[in-house]
Amino acid sequence: MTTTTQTRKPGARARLIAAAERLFYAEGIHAVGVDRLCAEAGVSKRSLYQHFGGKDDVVTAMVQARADEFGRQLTGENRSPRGRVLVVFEALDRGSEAPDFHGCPFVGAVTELKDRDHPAARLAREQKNRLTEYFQAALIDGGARDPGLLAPQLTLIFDGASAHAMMHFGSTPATRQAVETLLSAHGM
Amino acid sequence: MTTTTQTRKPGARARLIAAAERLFYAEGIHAVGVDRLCAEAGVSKRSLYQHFGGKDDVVTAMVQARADEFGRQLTGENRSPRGRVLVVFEALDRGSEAPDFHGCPFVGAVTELKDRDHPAARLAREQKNRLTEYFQAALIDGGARDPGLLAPQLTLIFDGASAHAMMHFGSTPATRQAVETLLSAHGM
DNA sequence: GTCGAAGTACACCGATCAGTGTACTTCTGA
DNA sequence: TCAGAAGTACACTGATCGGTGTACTTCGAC
Repeated sequence: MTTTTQTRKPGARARLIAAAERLFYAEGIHAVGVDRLCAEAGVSKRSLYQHFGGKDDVVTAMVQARADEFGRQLTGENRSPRGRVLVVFEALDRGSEAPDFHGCPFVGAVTELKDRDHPAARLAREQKNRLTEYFQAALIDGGARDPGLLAPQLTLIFDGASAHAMMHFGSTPATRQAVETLLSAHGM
Repeated sequence: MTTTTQTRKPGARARLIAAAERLFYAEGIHAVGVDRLCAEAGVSKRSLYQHFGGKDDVVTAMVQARADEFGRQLTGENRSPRGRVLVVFEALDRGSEAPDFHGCPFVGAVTELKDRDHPAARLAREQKNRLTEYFQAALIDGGARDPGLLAPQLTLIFDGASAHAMMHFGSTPATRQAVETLLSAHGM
């Protein structure tokens, strides 16, 4: 029960994951070494290798942590079906304006890792499916025509908008307009 | 005139850029060292530093080369306005099916470099603008309503489709359908 | 009070990183 | 033919890479 029990101060593992989320996203996975990671986490190198099998394992745990947060955000509680779709793009718009925005962390991880079979890449891929399923559920609730087609289209827009924001330092009104056009084309 | 004159065998510079296009795309910019790059190009390390200021300079030249090829492909000759839009997505669909597809090289470069002011990142950004302008010109020719809004939306779909193909090993029919929906929503 | 788990400090490993210095060869154009 | 440009071979730099071995400390539970 040691892992689930609440401790006063965050353990080495948690601090390493937090530092990995920050550094790998801001500077890149290959650009940040384990020495640097440990230093920023305030954790000894020895501890890293007691909690993780290696750097790749830290990367996987970091993506897993991102996935957990993503799942937690993906509720759309107290919203209409249409609102549950739009809330995703509103959140992206907000995030895009931050000066340290570097695109979708899941797409970024796969881009850097290249290896499609990397455990972290598998996790990242699952998050895209999760987003599409979230959209689809909202679309079904809203009575949209062909939710199975519209849902992946919204994920397409999401990833395109992420890329745009990364390349051009901010969001574009074209995103919202595209979502509206696609929604109304499907009677929603 | 030495640089513009056609020589029998490709020089060291050209071979380095060709190797850089291949290796940096397939394995990542940070994952490929200069020794490795020179070995694959069949060029001595000394020659690299005679032609380029450093690795960053090679990266920039590689993105420039990609940009030149991109511009050459972006003609859409002998096509209807609508066809000039669709040909872009047909080309992406074809490229997406390759097992060594890793998404848009321009987005990938910016993702890896992080630094928005890097010369290669600037070049990459310009290519996105170029694509949007290409779309806009075709849309104007086709008499679309609000080409200034629709064009960036098509670029959004393009980048979303690239990301999807990288994450899921191939294209999706949702892309084409989304393009059709947006086009017809703008009377084209 | 003591025992074990958790964590730290730090030196160390071979490999690779980007980049340089020096001396040699190979090709080409006048 | 011969000068100069283009390129190669290779040793070498200091820094960093991911990862390990060993000995020490800190701290909470029983």
